[in-house]
Amino acid sequence: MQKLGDLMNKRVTLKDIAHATGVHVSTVSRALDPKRDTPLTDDVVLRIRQAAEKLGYRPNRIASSLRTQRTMTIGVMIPDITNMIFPPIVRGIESVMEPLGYASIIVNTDSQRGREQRLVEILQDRGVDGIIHTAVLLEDPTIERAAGAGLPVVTLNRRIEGTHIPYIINDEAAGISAVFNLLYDLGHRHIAHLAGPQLLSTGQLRLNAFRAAAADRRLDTKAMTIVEAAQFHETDGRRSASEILLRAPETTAILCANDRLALGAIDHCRKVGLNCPTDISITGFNDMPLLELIPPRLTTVRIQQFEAGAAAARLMAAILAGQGEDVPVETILPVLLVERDSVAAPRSARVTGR
Amino acid sequence: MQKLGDLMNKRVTLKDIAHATGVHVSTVSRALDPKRDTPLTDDVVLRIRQAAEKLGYRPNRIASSLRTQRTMTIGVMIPDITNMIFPPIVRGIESVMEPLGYASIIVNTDSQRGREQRLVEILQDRGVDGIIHTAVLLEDPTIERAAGAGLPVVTLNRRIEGTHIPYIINDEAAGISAVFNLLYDLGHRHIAHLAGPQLLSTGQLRLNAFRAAAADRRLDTKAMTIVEAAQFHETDGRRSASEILLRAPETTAILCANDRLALGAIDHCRKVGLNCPTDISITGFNDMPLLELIPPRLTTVRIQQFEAGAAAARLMAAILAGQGEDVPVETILPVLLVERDSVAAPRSARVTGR
DNA sequence: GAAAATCACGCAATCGATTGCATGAACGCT
DNA sequence: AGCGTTCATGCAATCGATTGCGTGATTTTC
Repeated sequence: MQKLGDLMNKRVTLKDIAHATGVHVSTVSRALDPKRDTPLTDDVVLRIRQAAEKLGYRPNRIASSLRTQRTMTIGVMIPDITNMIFPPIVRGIESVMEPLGYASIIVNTDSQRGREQRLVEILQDRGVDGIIHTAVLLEDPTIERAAGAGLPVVTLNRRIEGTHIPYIINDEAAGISAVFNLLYDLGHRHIAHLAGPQLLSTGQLRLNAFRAAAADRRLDTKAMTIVEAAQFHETDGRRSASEILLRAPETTAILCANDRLALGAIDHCRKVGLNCPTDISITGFNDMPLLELIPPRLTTVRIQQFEAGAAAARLMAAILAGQGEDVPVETILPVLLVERDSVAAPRSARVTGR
Repeated sequence: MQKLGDLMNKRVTLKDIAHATGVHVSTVSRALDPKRDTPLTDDVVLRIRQAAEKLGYRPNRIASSLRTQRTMTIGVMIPDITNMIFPPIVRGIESVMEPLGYASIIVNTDSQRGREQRLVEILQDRGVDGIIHTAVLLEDPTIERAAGAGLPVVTLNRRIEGTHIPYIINDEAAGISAVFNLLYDLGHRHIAHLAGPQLLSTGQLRLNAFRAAAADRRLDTKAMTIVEAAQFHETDGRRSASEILLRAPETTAILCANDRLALGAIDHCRKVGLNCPTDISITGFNDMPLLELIPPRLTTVRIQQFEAGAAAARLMAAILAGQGEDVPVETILPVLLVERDSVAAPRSARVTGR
């Protein structure tokens, strides 16, 4: 049984309902507006509602958007959805925005500046009501300009200096500090850092946190081995681990800026005959899925992806609801140290200490 | 240096350009339309183009959509973006649609019928020009109705009987057959199937393919052990593997409907003292990322996620371009057997055969 | 050189919903 | 009874781009 409105295969509009009920379209519009302020007779409202129901009316969002200048759509910019850390963020955003009637247009920037710029324009052309931007590139003026032009923006993972753009960040410094101290307390003194790309915010943030953690323990940060990977990828993990071992054979622990680098590092160590964790301790960051299936199970730091997305979306929702004044500029989410099997006391500590 | 148009913080419209150049808006519209058919003086076109450039004109897609009934947006329905097989599909779609000027609204159905129905309506309300649907549920009337109402639809992973909805599928039967024959040729005769949920299309498809492959080798399919997992998840893999070993201790190989089930099965076997592959061979399906880092490296079937998305998008693009007649209803993508370390000859074959 | 054809552009309606203002009716008040 | 309110609804403009049709001007044709 088809709905009546389907018969002529044409969308039912306010005008059709107006026709059917004998009132003016404006009256229909008001009757169907849930938060209407104009007074209407209950009888009329009821008749209109029933007619709308019967005809299978569905409001035309396009027309509405044109008039109201709101699309009930937000743009979500991420580097690459195939990177496993982003899907949970996307779902976190969705979990908040969808119930509010917002849809998301997700775009992948591939961390390319030009592409990012183009995508911001595309989103603006489509009239998104706001943009949630999981930033990775440092120094990226595009999104700042959009925000400056009055478009609501919330960033994830990066603070944009000199603006009041609200941002959500995970407490990466605390995470790095936690793993560093774990290693230090086990007796490690030759801790190397396999750093992420320094033109990405997370890469830089974690390197700084590493230096700070080392300084906290009164280690000579200048003497510490730090090798920067070109990408957050196993291949670079392997390459950089190799360089670390070459430059500092005394290294007993490698603190990696991310899980994939750590996996690469473990793999390289295995290849050169170093067992993890008995010969060398290696730590990751992010706690990506499936990690506990890969031996040695990586000790790492879990960050709240879903919650970060949800938090960003909540801020965005508040701004879009006109409560932009009340949203905090900074939101820091706690991280969790996940201790597994890739860390052990260094040989030296085992010999002397036990 | 700001663009001139930014100064008054208001979007530049055709009318503004018309004002600036002293022509009518309709002329501006035509001058800016790349595929215009109405003849215009080169001089006028040039002046309008320059003015548009200078004022920083960006067409209002909303207004355009209202008039033309095209939003240049498609809906992409997937079960769950956090499931690692979907992001590549999404990027495949994007790789084709974005250059054509289309944006995608991605929604997660969580394989729930009610939610799916709601999402189709949401997408229709937003006036998407078409829907690419990575189907998983069998018997799902919602999308068929949408297609019946004239909305262009392309499905991935499932054929909808009795319609002409184009679909892309991976050659799953060939994949199952390939692993089955690999096992058989090594000497396995007691091959169990750890099947996926039978209310999902892939679960059903692969089970049928398993039966067919067994029949091809003249095995008694009725006697074969087949256990259905409730979900495509490690936990169910463990549970079902346990059941298989209980019901048929003579089993020498488990052909799993997907990688995650296989990982669970391997884990369970290890726990009960069975080494893979020396005691039991286990195979997966999908070849998900990171698999080669998890020992024993799983022998599995690689399916072309990105390419499947791209192929679906190409069909959609063709339909949207009005060449709906020319698109093939069925597209089958080849799969690739990936031989790694989780398969070996059964003990019996090793004893008697070598 | 006049009629006809072509050309370049303007006019105005249209897409569907929203909303400030106008209007007519019902009502209350003195 | 007469006048001012209040109330429920209608009217028409508006959002910005698109497009069929019309019109005046120019060119072509015999």
